Amino acid sequence: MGRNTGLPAEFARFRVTPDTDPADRPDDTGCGLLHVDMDAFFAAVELRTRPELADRPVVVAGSGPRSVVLSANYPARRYGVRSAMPVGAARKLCPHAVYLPPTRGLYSEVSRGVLALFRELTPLVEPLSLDEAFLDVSGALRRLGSTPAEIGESLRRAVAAEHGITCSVGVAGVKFVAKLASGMAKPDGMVVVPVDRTLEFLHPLPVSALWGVGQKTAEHLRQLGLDTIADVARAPLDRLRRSLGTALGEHLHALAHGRDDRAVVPEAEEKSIGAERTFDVDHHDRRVLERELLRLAERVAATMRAKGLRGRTVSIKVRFADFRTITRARTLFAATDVARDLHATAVALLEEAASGAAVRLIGLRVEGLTQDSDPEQLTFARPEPRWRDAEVAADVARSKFGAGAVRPASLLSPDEG
DNA sequence: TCTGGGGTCCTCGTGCGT
DNA sequence: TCTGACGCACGAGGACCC
Repeated sequence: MGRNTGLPAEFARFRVTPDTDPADRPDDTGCGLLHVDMDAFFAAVELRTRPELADRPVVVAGSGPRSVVLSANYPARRYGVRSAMPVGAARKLCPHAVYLPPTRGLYSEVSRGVLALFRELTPLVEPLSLDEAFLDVSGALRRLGSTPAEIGESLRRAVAAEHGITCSVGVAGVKFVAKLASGMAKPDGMVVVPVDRTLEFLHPLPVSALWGVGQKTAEHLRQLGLDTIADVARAPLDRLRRSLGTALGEHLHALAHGRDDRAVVPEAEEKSIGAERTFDVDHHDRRVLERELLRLAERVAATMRAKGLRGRTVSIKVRFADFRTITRARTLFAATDVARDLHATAVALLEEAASGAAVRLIGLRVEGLTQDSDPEQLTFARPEPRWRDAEVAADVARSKFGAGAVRPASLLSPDEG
């Protein structure tokens, strides 16, 4: 669901369709990197079982008063409906759209199937999210007897045939150009950027097309008089470093020259695991906040145990009614995957941080992750193993009888208690 | 318009040990 | 014993991504 830049007319020469005359096809020699992006993924998956809605605006979104749009199909986008837009705003723009609740497990399942298809072509597949991935096919060309663009076309056909959804593909020599290209190929298309025409492709684009440039940085660059990627490429590196900081300045300077040496990494290690909840209405009541922290701690700890991970740094995030957001963190003496430990630490942090102001969102995250099997730091204050055993037993019960099978008593509603 | 939830990465300030 | 320089770890917050 990347930034969909669409394909301005002057970029049409980079588009490749099955009907493109071989003489007019952009040269894909050296373009070993593919970026594949599913088109309006959640909405497309929903439409597989409701094909009668295909020509109508369809929006996938939660039902809460503070929900946002998760996915909108192309008929809905014609009304200006976009991902991350508040549902209320979407309803104003497109009241006659069909609003569907998300079916999260289903999207993961389809995503796994699509990734499996990709891995039949190359083991170098790096998922970025449920609906997009990078593929490095440079080492697989001879085995497959195809060019990168031919591989792109065949995987587009395979995704459509086996999963009933469309995707767009960008083919280039480096990652971020492939990603930009797939955005321009949308929907249901492919864009190939020949290596020796990378700058011709990049330089007319606005700075906001650069990966890592959001609203704030784009505004900052515009204030420096830099509107296009060509402007950034021409700017002295020192000036970018001074204005944007060393890391971002160097990063954007390299990208603007078409340089991006990041490799496709099939299995990146997770750095943190967290969960958060936005309340339907703001809460002052400390008990409500502590109960929500317990729920979040249970979720996070269960995820950590399922992945065989423990973490040392517990952080909470509190967003107040005025949208001011704070985070507070504490590093424990030893790594844990026990909800009780996470909750106790989070409650202590909340105690120190929150002044009794109305809270809109509360979150809990664990960082400093290590494998369960890694040697443990010796500690005099070892957690009681019985608590972990109890939580592991609850994991087993939940996997057998469903997510609601076992909950701490404090999370039961009054009529259940 | 009124702003979700899951993450990553970077910068800056501060405390601490050497 | 005091002080400054330095490196490092940690914590807070911001920006960004999908």
